Amino acid sequence: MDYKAYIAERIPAEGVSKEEIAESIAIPPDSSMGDFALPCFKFAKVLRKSPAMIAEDLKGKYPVDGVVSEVSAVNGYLNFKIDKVGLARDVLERIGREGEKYGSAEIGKGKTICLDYSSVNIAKPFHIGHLSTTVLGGALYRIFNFLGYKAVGINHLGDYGTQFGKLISAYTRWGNRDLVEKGGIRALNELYVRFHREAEERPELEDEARAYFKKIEEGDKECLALFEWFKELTLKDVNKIYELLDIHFDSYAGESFYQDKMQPVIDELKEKHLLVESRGAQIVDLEAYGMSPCIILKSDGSSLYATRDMAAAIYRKQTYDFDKCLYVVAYQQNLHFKQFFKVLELMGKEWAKDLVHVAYGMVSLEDGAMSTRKGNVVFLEDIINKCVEKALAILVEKNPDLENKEDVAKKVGVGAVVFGALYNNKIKDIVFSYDKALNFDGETSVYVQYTCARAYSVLNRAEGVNYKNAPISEPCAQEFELLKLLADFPDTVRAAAEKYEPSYIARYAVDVAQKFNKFYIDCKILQAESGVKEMRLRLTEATLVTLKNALTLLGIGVPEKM
RNA sequence: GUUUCCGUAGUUAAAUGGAUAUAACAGCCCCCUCCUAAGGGGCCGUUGUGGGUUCGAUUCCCGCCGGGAACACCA
Repeated sequence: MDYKAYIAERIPAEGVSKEEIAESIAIPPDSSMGDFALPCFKFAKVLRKSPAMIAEDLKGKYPVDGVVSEVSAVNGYLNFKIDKVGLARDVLERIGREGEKYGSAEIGKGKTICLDYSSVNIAKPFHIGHLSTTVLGGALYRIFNFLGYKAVGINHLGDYGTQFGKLISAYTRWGNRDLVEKGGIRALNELYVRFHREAEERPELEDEARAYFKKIEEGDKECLALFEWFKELTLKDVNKIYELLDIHFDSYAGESFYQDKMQPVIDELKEKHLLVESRGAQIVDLEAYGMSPCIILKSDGSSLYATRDMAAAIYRKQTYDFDKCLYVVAYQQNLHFKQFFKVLELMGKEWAKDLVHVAYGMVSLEDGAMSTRKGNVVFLEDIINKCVEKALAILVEKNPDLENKEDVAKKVGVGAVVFGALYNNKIKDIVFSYDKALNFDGETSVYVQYTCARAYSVLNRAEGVNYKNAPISEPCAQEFELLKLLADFPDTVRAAAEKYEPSYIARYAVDVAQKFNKFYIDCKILQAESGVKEMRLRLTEATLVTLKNALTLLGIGVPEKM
């Protein structure tokens, strides 16, 4: 039930539209004031009355019924109290009916949304710098699907460029088959780091790398075979992480995929007289838009990533006919996206407005920035392992009889890593520290999972009690606070999608867990008198369903016991 | 230098322009004869600064201070 719309519909204000009223309706800071409130200040001018008088006037005219039980006017606010039993019935029946679909919607029906995320580089191990894009993208993918969209997950592989020449050069000089087979991607990474170290003293190595890259482009069999092998190794390594994080892709079309799709873009740019020569390079001048030029072709005639990204955008529009195409990429690349979005717009692609750069903050280490080239990175696999180990140690201590400790520890440990990356507004920079990552207290996924385990425990103990359709009675304060919050879940999911902010859902989950724990401590569930007990069990189950749905959207598992 | 993002408690953060700015962490103090103590309760604030718009500003606009990022052939 949409209470805001219901209330707005019944407010007899002349000269102000229902929509405007519905939009103005807010939730008071303290629930003792009311459950909803209409600030009357902005209507003062139109109605030529003081806000207090408007509120007082509307209070007298508002028809109190079984939905809104009380109306009051305080300091220019018109406050509404919702009938508690009605709301409780509404929420509990709806969650009981919808179950794991609670919070979903069909607003995206028939619409496709492309999401470009994770986009790993071949031959580089998965480190914390890749975590944000991966889990943000993964969460948005699930959220949009949940809202009825057809989400297309795209891993735009970084599988093209001179770094592969560098890698082949390093491998030929210092590596061998055995070393890489045993050491996997980390061995490759060490070769890459060594190349940059040695190239500082011997710049001629850079020329060698360029030569190797040229050979790849020309289709040299040996070089191509090496390159394909490196690609295979990388995907194998990265898929382990994706499996842990429950991340999926519908396409792995990366940079090399677009090699033969750039010429038409260049031709079109020429045809539309957008391409100009400058300092030997072919550019699109964006000075009129306050941006530096977008370079399309280098002075040696080769393409750049803007060219590839444009080819990719055009390909995606043709292939998927998206309603939106999101790029989950760090804010460092703000200018790049602004540039090539603008160029596509200048080319007359009306859908350029549907391209969205979902920018997020940077990750750094306590001792400074990360650098793959310098080898100063923290591997994601190491972090996950440490979190899972710690979770397991705690489980062994607290719950020694639990059978599937490894499974539970995995859910808890992985959840902590994912949640840490999703809890704050995505634009915030993150300084990674093991202390923080390994903190399982307070506003964390572990807290939410623990709350779920409590709920499970109560429900399991209630076996034999028939509570599913138990009658609803007047909820107490703690129950009512929890019920109101549960009712808010569908709106929260929608807001998360609209703002591309999975953190809304993460914070919501913590909020629900806090309210449930207050209820759990203050109100006995199983010891409550008959009648009250059944309703509390329904509320417990509804809370569990909602929390599970929230955590699932974020990609976090929910153990029954911990 | 230009553009852009950020600045809230000791720390990390929350807050569609709304009422008394919310949590968590760290610290100190309580609570397991009672549904999982990975929990609950209690103690701590000049929203960087100066203006402006507004009935009302953490939020919008301008200046300043401090920090991050980007700014021509890397992605």
